[in-house]
Amino acid sequence: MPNEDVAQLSELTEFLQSSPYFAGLDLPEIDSIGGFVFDKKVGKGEVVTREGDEAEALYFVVSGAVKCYKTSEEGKEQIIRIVLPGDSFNDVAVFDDGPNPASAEAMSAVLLYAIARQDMERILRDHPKVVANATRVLAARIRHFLELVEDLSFRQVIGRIARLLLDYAGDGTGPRPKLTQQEMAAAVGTAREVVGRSLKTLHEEGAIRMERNRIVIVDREGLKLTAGSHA
Amino acid sequence: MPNEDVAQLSELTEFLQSSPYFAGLDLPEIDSIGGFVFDKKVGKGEVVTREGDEAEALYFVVSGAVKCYKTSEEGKEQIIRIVLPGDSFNDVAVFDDGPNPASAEAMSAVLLYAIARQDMERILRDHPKVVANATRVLAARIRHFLELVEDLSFRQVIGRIARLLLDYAGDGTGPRPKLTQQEMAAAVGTAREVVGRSLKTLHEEGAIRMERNRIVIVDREGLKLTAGSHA
DNA sequence: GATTCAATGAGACGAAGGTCACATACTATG
DNA sequence: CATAGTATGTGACCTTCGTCTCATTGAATC
Repeated sequence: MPNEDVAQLSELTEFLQSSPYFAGLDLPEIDSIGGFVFDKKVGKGEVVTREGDEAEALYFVVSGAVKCYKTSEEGKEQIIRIVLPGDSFNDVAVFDDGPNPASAEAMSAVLLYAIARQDMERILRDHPKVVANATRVLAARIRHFLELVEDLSFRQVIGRIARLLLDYAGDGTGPRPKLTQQEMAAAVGTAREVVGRSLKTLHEEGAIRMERNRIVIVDREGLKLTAGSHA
Repeated sequence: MPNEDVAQLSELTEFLQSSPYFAGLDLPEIDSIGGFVFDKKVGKGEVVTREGDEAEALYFVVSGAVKCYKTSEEGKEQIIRIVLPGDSFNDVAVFDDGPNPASAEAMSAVLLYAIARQDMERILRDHPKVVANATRVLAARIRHFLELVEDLSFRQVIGRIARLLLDYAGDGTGPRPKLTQQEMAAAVGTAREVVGRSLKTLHEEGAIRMERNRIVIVDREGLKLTAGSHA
């Protein structure tokens, strides 16, 4: 069925074009890069990448969500990033040729596009523009992690939770998997019980409403205030 | 005095050659890049870069030490990185064309080599190899900040102090400016008094010795143990 | 619908660390 | 040497957070 093939290809092409890595490339280039891409479907809870393992590939999230996290010796989990459609993960390992810097697990059913490390190296060799784009992607990552450091260092748990809610709600674009309190705890670096207490406080302050299965932001400004104040 | 000029140039050339940014370039390339470099001398306590300001340049530390830090609204300071000779700072802003991600202040008398942002952009355009090198530099930064996140999230203050001591002592290569307890506090994200208490504890445990003006690591293994254990 | 497992709510308690208020060096100047 | 300014030692206190425990609720599976 050639038609299906064409449809497939153009979907991939479209995805790559809108990726920050391949922005500004012309169609032939995109298509030649597309030749290296393979699909990977993973179910909720499946681990794609394990911290410390040899890096196999660079991954792009097409649909679903993936959490990148570090694990402490005691088994505590710190989520460093939640990757949503259009974004990529495991970039670092590809560029410095080191092991995976973090583990990655599917938070829902996920479709990934992947490019094997060696193929990515070749792409980088053949397309200088992609390398230049990559520096922008990496710079954005650094800014993100610096924000995380600020958060951990300056804000109390309730402020971090407020920020997480504001952030994760975003514009409500696309379906994001519901976060459990356990996951929120892992994202802001605290314990599950503390998240519960903080949500209760935010609720009592009238900033949020707890519905059956989700959290609704009632007073965005109030929440921002809590998020901003480090006390 | 042509001799002096030649001596100057070769010093600069040598420096650039050993910089991760310009590794693998041949001499003519290095020299052409050297044309964009200008010196900057700053005294202890002088601020080179202020968070949020427009990025002027990429800086390389030739001698001395520079601390990069974030400041909270309440005025708390979090040191994100101490830059020693051979290393650079303010990279991120150059690559994503954003404002300075952090402030930078000289911890001692410092000699910097600087490349203006526009010049750096030109260098990146003319020397693809430098762009490729840059991805490695940025990847290393990301790994560094991930370590910082781990530290803040998993370890208690005493463990972070232990790590800081091990880290900062390093191989004792080159003179590093003595850290005040205030600076150690800013580096590990805590208060000055807590640093004092932790040092006292480490001393009582026999891991370190406090001399008149510096801290001597007595029991490196013991210190590593404290640094590793997250409890 | 019954059973099981995951997610949440909640209270009690203790530990780590932030804060305040001093006293006590040290050091860099004049 | 005197003096000011900075760095440090120390103790008391209190807040935030981590931990433990158990009840409750919800959802998934059979």
